[in-house]
Amino acid sequence: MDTDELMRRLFELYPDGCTVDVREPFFALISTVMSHRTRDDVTYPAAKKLFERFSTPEEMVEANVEDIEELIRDVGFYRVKAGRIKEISRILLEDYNGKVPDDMETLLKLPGVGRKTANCVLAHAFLKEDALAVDTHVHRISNRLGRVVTKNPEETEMELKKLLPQKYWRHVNILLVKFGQNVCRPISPRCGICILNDICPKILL
DNA sequence: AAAACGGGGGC
DNA sequence: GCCCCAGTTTT
Repeated sequence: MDTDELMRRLFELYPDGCTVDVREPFFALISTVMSHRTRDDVTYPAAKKLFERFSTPEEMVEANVEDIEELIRDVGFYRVKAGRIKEISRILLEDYNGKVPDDMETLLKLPGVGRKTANCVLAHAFLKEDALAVDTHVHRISNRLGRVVTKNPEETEMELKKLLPQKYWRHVNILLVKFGQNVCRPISPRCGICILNDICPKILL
């Protein structure tokens, strides 16, 4: 199967793309920071709840950190993340005119923002064609399919960029996270309902 | 290179 | 009740 057919099947499975409203840069940034080591179905409701109360860097800076902690209490590392949310908001206002930066180098300066988070913001909010965010789902599934054999996410990003046409790069994360959650799960994958069952070598299961 | 952060959900 | 999970920072 070529990569176009592989991506076509994934797009067919998830035609709506992302459930989270990640087109708005500040929401994309904060919700992605909140998502670290926390599942999407827990992160999304918590992020919505937070933004119903505070939705701009100004409001986050004004808010009591205890109030932010309470609003995002359901996600893992919530105290650390509440502090990062306030610090990120302060830096955005002081250094970047209250706007989320749209380049990798600047995003990486923000606390709690690493390569995966920066790529998510660039791909999902700024629609950058050269951003491919590799998390544990993308890393695991890419290796299971036998298309890449890598030790860490950064290697996976390089290998996938060699393998996939660039027009797909920014969609890979959303599609494979959904696929990784619902089908190609870390433990006990549901190979019986998998649309890629016919081409999967089922190694490393 | 490894520890630390951490509550929710699947089993 | 036990184990793992959309990473990043610190030791």
